[in-house]
Amino acid sequence: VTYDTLQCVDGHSRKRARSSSPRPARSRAPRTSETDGGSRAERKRRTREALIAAAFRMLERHSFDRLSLREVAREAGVVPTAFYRHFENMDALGLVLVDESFRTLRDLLRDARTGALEPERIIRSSVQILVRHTHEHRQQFRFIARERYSGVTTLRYAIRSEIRLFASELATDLARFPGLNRWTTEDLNMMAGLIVNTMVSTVEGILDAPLDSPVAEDEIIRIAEKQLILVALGAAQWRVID
Amino acid sequence: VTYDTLQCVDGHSRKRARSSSPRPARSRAPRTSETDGGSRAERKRRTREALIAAAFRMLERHSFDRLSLREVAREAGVVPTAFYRHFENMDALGLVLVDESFRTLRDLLRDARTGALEPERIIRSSVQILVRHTHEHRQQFRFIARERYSGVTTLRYAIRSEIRLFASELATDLARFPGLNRWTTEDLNMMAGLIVNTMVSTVEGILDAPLDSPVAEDEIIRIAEKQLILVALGAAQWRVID
DNA sequence: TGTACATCAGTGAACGCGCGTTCACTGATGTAC
DNA sequence: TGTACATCAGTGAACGCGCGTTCACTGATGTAC
Repeated sequence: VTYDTLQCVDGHSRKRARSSSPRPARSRAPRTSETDGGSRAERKRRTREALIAAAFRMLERHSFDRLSLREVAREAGVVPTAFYRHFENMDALGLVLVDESFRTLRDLLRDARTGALEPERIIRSSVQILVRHTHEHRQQFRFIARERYSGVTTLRYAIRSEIRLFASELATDLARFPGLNRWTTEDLNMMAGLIVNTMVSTVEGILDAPLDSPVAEDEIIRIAEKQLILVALGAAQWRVID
Repeated sequence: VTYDTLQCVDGHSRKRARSSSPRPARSRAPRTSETDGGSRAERKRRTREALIAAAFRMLERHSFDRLSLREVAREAGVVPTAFYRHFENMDALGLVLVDESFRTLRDLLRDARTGALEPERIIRSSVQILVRHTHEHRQQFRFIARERYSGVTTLRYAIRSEIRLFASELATDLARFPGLNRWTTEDLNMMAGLIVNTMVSTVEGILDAPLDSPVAEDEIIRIAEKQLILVALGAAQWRVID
């Protein structure tokens, strides 16, 4: 459905256009009481979620910078102006996406905390958890990886500060390990940063690997494990120069 | 200067528009024999470089996905249609930018090769070289960091494969170190990947740090050095499990 | 319980704008004789 | 060396299109009595 038509700024042709072309039926499914129950507030919430989901879906193919308000609204099955009932503008939507994405990232950390304790096994299981979450929340992970260094300043800063927060949570977890409990905060954050970087690049590797190629994914996993083991080995020696 | 005006598709008003408004003077400096010497081929080369430079300049503020052909042409002081004399489309320009950026990145590696030999000193000097190159080629480095995971598939793949190449060159260099010369190729690439990730995130930190705050930059440098030392320490232990 | 009014999520037309691309053109540079 | 013609980098007008945002609106849901 096209809402705009280019016309002469001229009363006659405008009137003609109005009367000559009867409106075509809406192409999306009409709302029925069957598909569309709930209170007004509930339905508003659903539209909001539809906009968020639409944005995430489109972000698999484009950067946020490229998304247009109209595209998102269209994908959500809603008229462009309805967007404004939920978000002030696209930036506001972007910040909500950052929030949602990092909420799922924190779940990952919580999952990982319940893992095994020996250094070698904890790395294996952590990478496993990372891979599982990556597949379960492809859209959120892709969004973070893509926009971390993006051209949209607002998002870049929001993600940067969330990643810093995430890294310092990870640092707190690291501090519980026998060899690391005497480290300075800066050093723990330094190591956490190294781990987070490795995680992010692993995630991107998995997301961009051919979906049907478990071989490529296995290689990415093997390399990630080795990288983390290398870091752990380095950490074990760190006291030497501390 | 506006090239387009919205008009009725109507002979009369079009003719009117043509005759009524005399063309305003070009806003950019007119070409003179003084500023504009050289053969035809030479001047074409200069326009091409102007387009590339314009794109790099604009990429400091936006992602490539967001750049428009017209903006780039405008910034280069050239009419939009002139763009096509040099590049088939924006994607083609993007690939040239990738090329140029990685050429300067290779210079960095060459510079680093002439550094000191003891592990600790080589890290210090490498980071120093990295920081210097980052400042000298801000635009290229920012472009790589930003578009590495970008929404533009063509660029992402081009950059990814260049980074892989870069990492394997680095791996070759690593293989020369006493402790590492018996490592498998995969393990060398694994370690190189870890180092490259650290480099990229260091570069982004430096680029986004307040320009007038040497304190923030010093912290970034200190952390990068520590991360590389950690990796080196891990590498020294790697044989244990090899 | 029923009625009258308020709320407000979503609609659709309209606006002015910048976009990518086409086209016929201009006029300085380059080349052949 | 001079002349006549070819080349081609850059120009400017035009096209149809999608954009963000405004506005007055509609009609189902919610509320007060």
